[in-house]
Amino acid sequence: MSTFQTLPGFRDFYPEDFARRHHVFRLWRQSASAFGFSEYDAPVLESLELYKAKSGDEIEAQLFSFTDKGGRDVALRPEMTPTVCRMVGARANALKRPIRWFSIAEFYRYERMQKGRGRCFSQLNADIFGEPGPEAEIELIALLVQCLCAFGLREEDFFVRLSDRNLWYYYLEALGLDESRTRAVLAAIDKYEKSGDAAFDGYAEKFGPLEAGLKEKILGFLQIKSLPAIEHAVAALGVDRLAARLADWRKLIDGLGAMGLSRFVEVDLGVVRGLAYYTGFVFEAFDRKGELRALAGGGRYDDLVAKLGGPALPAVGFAIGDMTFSLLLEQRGLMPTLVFAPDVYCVIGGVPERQAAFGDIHALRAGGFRVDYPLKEVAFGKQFKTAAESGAKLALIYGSDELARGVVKVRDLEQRTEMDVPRADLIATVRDFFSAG
RNA sequence: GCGAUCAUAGCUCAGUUGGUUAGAGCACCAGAUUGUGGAUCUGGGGGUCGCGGGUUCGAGUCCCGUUGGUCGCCCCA
Repeated sequence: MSTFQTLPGFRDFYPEDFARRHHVFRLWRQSASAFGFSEYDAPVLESLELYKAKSGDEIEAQLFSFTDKGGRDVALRPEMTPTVCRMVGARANALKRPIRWFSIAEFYRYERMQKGRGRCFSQLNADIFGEPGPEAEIELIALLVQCLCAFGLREEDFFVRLSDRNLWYYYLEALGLDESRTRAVLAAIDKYEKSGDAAFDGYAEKFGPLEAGLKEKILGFLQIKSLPAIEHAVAALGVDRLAARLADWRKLIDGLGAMGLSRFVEVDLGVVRGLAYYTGFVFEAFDRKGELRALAGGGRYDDLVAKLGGPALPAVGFAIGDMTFSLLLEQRGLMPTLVFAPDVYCVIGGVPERQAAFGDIHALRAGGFRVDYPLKEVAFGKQFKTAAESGAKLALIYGSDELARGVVKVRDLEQRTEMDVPRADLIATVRDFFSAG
């Protein structure tokens, strides 16, 4: 038991853990790139004010924050959204539209550990700035789906729940609720799935019990699971804004359908997401079995860039966290066991053979091949065993006999065949072997 | 912040009503094995039994505290 260990909630990434994480990052990056998103990064440490400005003073309890030696209040980033808003806001007028950015970064939150949640984790963040219409949501939801499908997950493994805070605002307004009551109702809706009727306790404390007819309408709206049902519920109200909103819904649903993604997306007005800053469509991805916490979440936040000091700039974004996602991949057997196999393992006879081998080893490595060899003199038999265990495809045998004849014995470790290759041809031979595949 | 539960080797775990010097499998290292394969056999390293205190002639075992892990509540950007 060593004296020092990781801080609570933090993780070491031993090579096999690192390989798994890298695999996840690699496919996320590939997916985002395929969608035309540009990658960015930013400091891990930001001004504490940035997060307070977005989320309120209470957020500090959830942050790793401190005062630096210059007296500045700072915090480790708990999320990317404020940072990316700051960055885009600063250059908004110079950036080509649409602004499509993504990042893969590590975040820190001072919270209790739980399944799929730690104090440090990574997220893919993808955002589109400058596009007010649902075309941006189409792109982002499609990217979200692709980021999961890239690993072999299918519609029986996960789905995206789609909702709309604007629809709720307009609907509740049409029902006669003022803004503060609307907020309280949305908070109740957010909790309703978990807490049932108790979700409305908070509302009742502030405003008294919700009138029965009103509550019935709200619960009915909450349980809507399709666009036609929304259209039906809204038509009766005859509100222009609601009708216009439905046009956006139609565009979004049709666009996702045309991409062949309908099977992944479910309309579900029970999702509102707790975050106050969302302004329109919101969506969350879950595993179908419902065993894990949310895999990903996102939505539109048209006011945030301006709120953080930038110009008015509409925005939509989502994030996928690595912890819950990796759990799902492992549950479904989709997390590959990655081995660090060299391409070539060298079996070396003695001191003069080693001198010869070193030249080839370095040339092969410079040529991009992964080459390993025993650092110290080891019996031949043991070297072959090591070569086989290493997972290398080829063994290069440097013995006194081969050295005398100016050749290297190249052994195909899978086929168990071998041939003598003149040393001058070695690199070409190895290259041919691997390009033939 | 609250609650439940757990903690013995790198990993998975045994460890009797409290009783000699704390064990096994896997993994790692070495030998058998001086030119050909993931085997086998033999040996080796590796433990303050999470930490601290208490009870006892004696504690891995019982009690209290504490730290950490796991899971849940609150929260979840």
